[in-house]
Amino acid sequence: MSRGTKRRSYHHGNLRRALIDAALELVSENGPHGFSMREAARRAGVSSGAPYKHFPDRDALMRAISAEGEQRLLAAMDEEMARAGTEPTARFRAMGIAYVKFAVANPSYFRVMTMPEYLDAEQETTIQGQEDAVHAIISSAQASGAMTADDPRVVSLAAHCLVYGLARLFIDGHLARDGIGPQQAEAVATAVTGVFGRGLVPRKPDQ
Amino acid sequence: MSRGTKRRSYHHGNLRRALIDAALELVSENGPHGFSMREAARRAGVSSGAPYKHFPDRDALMRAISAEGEQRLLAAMDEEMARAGTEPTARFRAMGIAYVKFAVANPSYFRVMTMPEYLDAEQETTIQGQEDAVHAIISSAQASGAMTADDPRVVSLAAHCLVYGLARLFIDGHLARDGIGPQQAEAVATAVTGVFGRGLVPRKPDQ
DNA sequence: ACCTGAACACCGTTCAAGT
DNA sequence: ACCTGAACACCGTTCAAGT
Repeated sequence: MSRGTKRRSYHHGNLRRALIDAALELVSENGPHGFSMREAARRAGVSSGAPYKHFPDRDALMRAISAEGEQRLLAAMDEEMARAGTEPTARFRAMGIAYVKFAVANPSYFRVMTMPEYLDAEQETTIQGQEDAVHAIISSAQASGAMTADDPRVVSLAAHCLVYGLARLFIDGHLARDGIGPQQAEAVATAVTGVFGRGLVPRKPDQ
Repeated sequence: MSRGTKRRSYHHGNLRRALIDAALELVSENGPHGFSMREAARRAGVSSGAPYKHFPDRDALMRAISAEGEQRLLAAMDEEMARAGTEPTARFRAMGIAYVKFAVANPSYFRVMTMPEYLDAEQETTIQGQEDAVHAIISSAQASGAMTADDPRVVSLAAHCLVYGLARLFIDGHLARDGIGPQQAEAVATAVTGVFGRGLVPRKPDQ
């Protein structure tokens, strides 16, 4: 058996996995731009042609990363929602905060996942399913009187924009400039979703 | 003088401009991925080494596009804000809607502008200035009682997230799937900013 | 069944040479 | 001052050949 560290040959092991891991490493070091098929192969200790036994082309490897990230994101959101209990607005907010936390904790996955060129049909149906789940939560919150009766599609869209935009601003370093680091992701997401929930127009009785 | 169409030589003309235009064309045809220095040179009718007299490297050309797009975005927002009058919340909302409209109308500029690797220091100070202007509007709206007294930084951040996220969803085709096209950009931006202004938590007296 | 390594057409970038 | 075109080191992808 392999003693301790990695073997220099994957004839027997899992080259597919090793290539994905190497690609994630390269993305985290130099951005999506800095990944190449040949360098990933080199890091996996394999010749330049070998990856093509596992992925038809460069884009397919990226799509595999994108799909894997998507699964992890969904799992993370499910977990946080379970922790949030059964009240729909609490679940809704927990989902948004979990989204931002995932992005900040997994920037390489997030950057690849959010490149439109790496979304395949299979993943689009996963996303569609997730959107349906969001609509169900919104409807349920509205039915119980805990949420305004705005068009659920608009509410869902606005919420999606909000958390996606926040995640991007974190990942792209636009908040680091203002001294906001990854450790504050949860606090910032909580503040931003709070403002979104209460609205900007003052409430008459509270004035 | 040049009769009608483009000359095949830029010895005399403006190669810098021609390269930027060719690059924008390539981005709009194949995405940022599909742009290459050599192909831009080819389209400008010039040899592979010529671009390097005008741009030190590929990234510099992209940064030039990014900066140019930024200027156009600021101009578009200023125009719409002037049209919106003097009431701060109306100006604030007009700015957000103008942002989304610009992105949808200029996807190539927007895609390049939003790649963090193509932001230079100069552009960051422009962005900083814009952020300060946003804070001024928010303070003014709060002072007149037309906006809640939330932390202006959080309000500004949430608004930024919202419009950036919406622009991205448009550009990346996530709304086309739901049958929402570019012509609906203004209507959708109006709906989304409306929900954001009113909030999701129901208002007691209106219930 | 899986990997090697040469091959081809590309790309970014440099640089001596031309006008 | 600006452009050419060969050169070099890279990259994606293919494919005959090896095990």
